Amino acid sequence: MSQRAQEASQTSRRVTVTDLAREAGVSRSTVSLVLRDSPLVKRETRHRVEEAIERLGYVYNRNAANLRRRTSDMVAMIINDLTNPFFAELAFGLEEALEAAGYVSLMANTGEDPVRQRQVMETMREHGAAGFILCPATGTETRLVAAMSDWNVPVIQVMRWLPGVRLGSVVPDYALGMRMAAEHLLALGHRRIAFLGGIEGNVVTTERVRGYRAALDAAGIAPDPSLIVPAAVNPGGGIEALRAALALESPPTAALCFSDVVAFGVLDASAAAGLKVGRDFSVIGFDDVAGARHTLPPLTTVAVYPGELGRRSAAALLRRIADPSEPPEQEILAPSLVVRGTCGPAPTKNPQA
Amino acid sequence: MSQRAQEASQTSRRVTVTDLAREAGVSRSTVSLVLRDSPLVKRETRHRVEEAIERLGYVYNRNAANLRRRTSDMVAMIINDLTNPFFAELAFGLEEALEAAGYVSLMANTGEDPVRQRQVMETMREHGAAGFILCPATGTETRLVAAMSDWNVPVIQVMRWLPGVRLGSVVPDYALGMRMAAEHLLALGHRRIAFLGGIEGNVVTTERVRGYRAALDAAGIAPDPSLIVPAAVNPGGGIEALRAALALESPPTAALCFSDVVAFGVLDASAAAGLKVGRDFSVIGFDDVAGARHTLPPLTTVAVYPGELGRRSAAALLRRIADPSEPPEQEILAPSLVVRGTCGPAPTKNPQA
DNA sequence: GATTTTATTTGGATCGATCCAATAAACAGG
DNA sequence: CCTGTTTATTGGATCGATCCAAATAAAATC
Repeated sequence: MSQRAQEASQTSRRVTVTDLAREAGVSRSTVSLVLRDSPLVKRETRHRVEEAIERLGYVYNRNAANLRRRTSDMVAMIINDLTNPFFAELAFGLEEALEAAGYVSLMANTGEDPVRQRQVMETMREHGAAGFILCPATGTETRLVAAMSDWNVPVIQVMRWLPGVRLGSVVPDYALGMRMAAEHLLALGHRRIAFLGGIEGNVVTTERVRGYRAALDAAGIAPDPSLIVPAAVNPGGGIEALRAALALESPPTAALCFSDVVAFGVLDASAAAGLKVGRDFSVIGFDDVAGARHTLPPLTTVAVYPGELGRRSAAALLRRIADPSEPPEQEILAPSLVVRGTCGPAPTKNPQA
Repeated sequence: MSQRAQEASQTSRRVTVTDLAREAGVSRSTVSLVLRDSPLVKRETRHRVEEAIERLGYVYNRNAANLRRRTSDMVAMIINDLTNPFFAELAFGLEEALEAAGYVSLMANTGEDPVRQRQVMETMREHGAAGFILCPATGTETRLVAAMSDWNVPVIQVMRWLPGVRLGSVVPDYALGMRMAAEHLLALGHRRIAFLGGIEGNVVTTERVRGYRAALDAAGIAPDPSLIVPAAVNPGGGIEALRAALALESPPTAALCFSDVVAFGVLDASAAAGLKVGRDFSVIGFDDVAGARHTLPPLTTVAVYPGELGRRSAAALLRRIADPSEPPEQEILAPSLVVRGTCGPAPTKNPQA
């Protein structure tokens, strides 16, 4: 019998239900019922089939089954940038939830390239993905994603979204997060607060700036466009942006950064400019990536819980897969402010004693 | 004709080659030839089929095709911990290379759980993955991975490997990397060098310690077991390990850290202990993760290029898929030392003026 | 125009598992 | 022992695309 298994593996011909049927002395249909744990088969028959499975070293062919059943247990996960720990955490949460629900993840990293994104979307569609989780690459045309609604497949946008597209989405409340951060600085007495980093035109940037403006507005502070300094979303961008802000005739006393990675650059540049962060200058990041607690001083930032967003979007997708008639939902998660050590009271103009 | 496409999408019945054949007035076989760009079909016929594809909104079914052709264009990627930026970078390189070769990635994150790892391996096998890229979870039983050689499917172990398993692997030369780091410290005059962090018994730890020992040995320094302090591979572990090392009767003047994340903790703890890193105490990390260049001072570390490892292991896997008769290769990549600011000359015992 | 040769096209079987309607076996009750 | 149920099992068609050998059409040769 062990000999039999060897034989099978040697001839490389795959063991199929037909082989099992022959070996167990039953029909293919019965074998199939056993494979699917049907209560219809007699206990003894089930045992015989299970023994045959063991003896022949049978491996179930999910693709063949899915073809016949016209189902799919694969979900497409299209991420813009896995090397960013923030999105890696998102992917982690996604995969975890999907796996728990019995799905496998077809993963692709677009590297922020809309062309590649288009290609992988197409490929995964051809693979019959049961649903899509999409974190759109910057520069994605709305038209392209809108076309997905004709695909007859549920789609959830996560972290980012395209304006005006009627598909499900699970995103953090960026505006609220930035507003909370701004209010924290205002409460510390800051009045000239810069917004550093982010790409102009990007929905996410727009939202964050909106939150920043709303806070200033509520505090009765007139907006100063020169304090908003767009820059690349990486430490280099942060360095540049801070330099530009400090060069203003009336420089800011604090900065809201588009993201933690921008903040990292801002911290470096502050030190280089001779400013002690937390005393001379206040900084707040956004995302709360793993590195945020190990900067010097530890970075005050806005946490958005990417892992949780991943789990939620997986859940939302699974709901839509289970009942496609349900309308797409827009889920918005509240972020929270994590106060660490990069903010202090605004320096007073005439320092007393 | 646009009406026709709508009709098709409404009735939700998938458009198949048979539909295309009817629409274009040819046989299924001809349609199939067109789909595969066969040079056998007449130009005009091809056009008619392509028009039908357009009109009916046909989507190729890769699973059905793969079933018939007995092939697979899916590769299983089993990663131990995606939230670690180091492995995220690895996944990125992998996915990029696989996609370029026309494969899609079935991705799973085991979260260092051997049980889950076992399950996902099984599932992906049932999905007919053409090959496996495996970064084994710590605690994986050798037996389990060894069993994969009976699966008749190429497997490449990456970053980590199980001793004695004859499967392909692509890994950094950990011993060499640590040796280079140690030699750097030796050249700066350090004689008491600690090794902080890492799990005892783990192959990767063993290798790194081996490199450390080899360097000391070559310099004629007697090994001191108390200077080797295993600890969890996270900043907390680094903090603990440094405390323990500084508490020795003859404390080290420098530390080699198991990894950058351990080094982050060591940097924090050094500052807390009143040691100025780069002057009073020297530190070297391992991995060169993105955050390494933004510590204070920037971390000197050993770069192992995870993205490159990903691309290489993908290439190795693709070679094995193309020709399974080729014997599995063991590829070892040389790391390099990235000197930044956390190392200085050894403090002299009797400081001179 | 008949005959080769070459270029296209095609029906039917097939990949591996599942569905469905139909059959067979087991179990009652009279 | 027979009929009516309930419980198990089964053959044949099917999912959507591809393979293969064979048929047809077109082009080339004599």
